Amino acid sequence: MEKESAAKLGRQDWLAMGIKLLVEKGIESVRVDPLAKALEITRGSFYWHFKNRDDLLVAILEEWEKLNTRQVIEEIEALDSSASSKLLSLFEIAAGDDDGLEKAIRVWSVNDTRAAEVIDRVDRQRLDYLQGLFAQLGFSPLESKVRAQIVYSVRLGWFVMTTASQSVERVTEMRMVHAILTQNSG
Amino acid sequence: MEKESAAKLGRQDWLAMGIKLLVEKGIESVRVDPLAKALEITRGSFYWHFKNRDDLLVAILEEWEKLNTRQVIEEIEALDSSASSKLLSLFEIAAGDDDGLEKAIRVWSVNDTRAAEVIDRVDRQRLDYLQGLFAQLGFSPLESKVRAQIVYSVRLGWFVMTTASQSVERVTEMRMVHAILTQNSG
DNA sequence: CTTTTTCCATACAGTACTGTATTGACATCC
DNA sequence: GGATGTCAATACAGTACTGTATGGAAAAAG
Repeated sequence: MEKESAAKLGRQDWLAMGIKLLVEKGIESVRVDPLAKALEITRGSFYWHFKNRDDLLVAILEEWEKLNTRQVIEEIEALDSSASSKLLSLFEIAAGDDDGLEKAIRVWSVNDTRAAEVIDRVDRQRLDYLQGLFAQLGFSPLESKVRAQIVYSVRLGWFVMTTASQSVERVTEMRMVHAILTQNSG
Repeated sequence: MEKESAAKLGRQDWLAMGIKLLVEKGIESVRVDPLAKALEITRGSFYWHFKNRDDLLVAILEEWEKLNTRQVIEEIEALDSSASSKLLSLFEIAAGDDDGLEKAIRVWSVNDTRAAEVIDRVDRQRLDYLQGLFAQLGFSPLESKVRAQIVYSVRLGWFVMTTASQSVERVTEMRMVHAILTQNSG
């Protein structure tokens, strides 16, 4: 019974490679055999660390949610003071950020309930936070909600549109979005 | 050599069932064997009408693009007069519409270049049209572009977010989006 | 009516996996 | 240093497909 510290080469490696494949080629490509080939190891190891393929998939979801419920909001909240500048900071972060894993999981969620639930929780959390910021600017709850949804949708739009602008361009666009959405407060 | 009129039961049925499965379970589920089972027919027929699985996939894309390059814009263009009310009409149509096929193809496009190209063409066309409408309201090209992107993103957001609002609620939201985005023209 | 074309059934060979079971190497504990 | 637990190699049986080849029925064409 000694593992936590030693961890020669095992579960974490399978998980990491699983995520890599998920990002690069989608969840359907996350299969035990190809994973083993990529790791230059046989499947014997895999079925030691995981019950089956599905077990790995769930582990990936847990990993991502764990990362995403901490991060981001706490970072921002610790940063600025005014709601307006917090918003601007968020927008600029969003504009730069090209999270392949989030994109992949989002796609996955269309055909997998468990992935959908994870995405749903994360979305709600972010939307609530955004709505709160708009409310601090003096918008009514409904106005704030819609504005939050607009911002968040613009960010999601970049995930979805191949046609999307490059991240340089995005920063400019996001400033403009910020300007449009923070007008007429109260 | 007589077919066009007769067409007992063939290529179109495979295509329709392919689309059905694509919408319900994603492109990875569009496979010849399950398709045949769903149609209660053997694969012999399939390989008569299509060269192989890929041939069907391309056919689905062509079908969808054909439908989407005609429609929509022409409908709207024939309808109203002022740019502002055209926008509102578009928003309201978008709010009601829950196009499962578009969603499925959009997801598919993440891992398939050909699907991505189709989506790309359709996106560009719609964005250009939207930008044109905002320009008619007196916004600068850049302002119009960003505003077009915002609108379109909100619509895409509904595709992406499971958390998304119901279509009743959406209409309200879209009116608000319209109000926000058509302010301060010129 | 017989011939050709159109369409589907059946059988086959092959691929790409999944999951299980067995064994063996190596490390660690006592 | 022998028992125990950890991890990986190998072999096996099974599933779910793909695509090809061939033959046959039914309808249209001659």
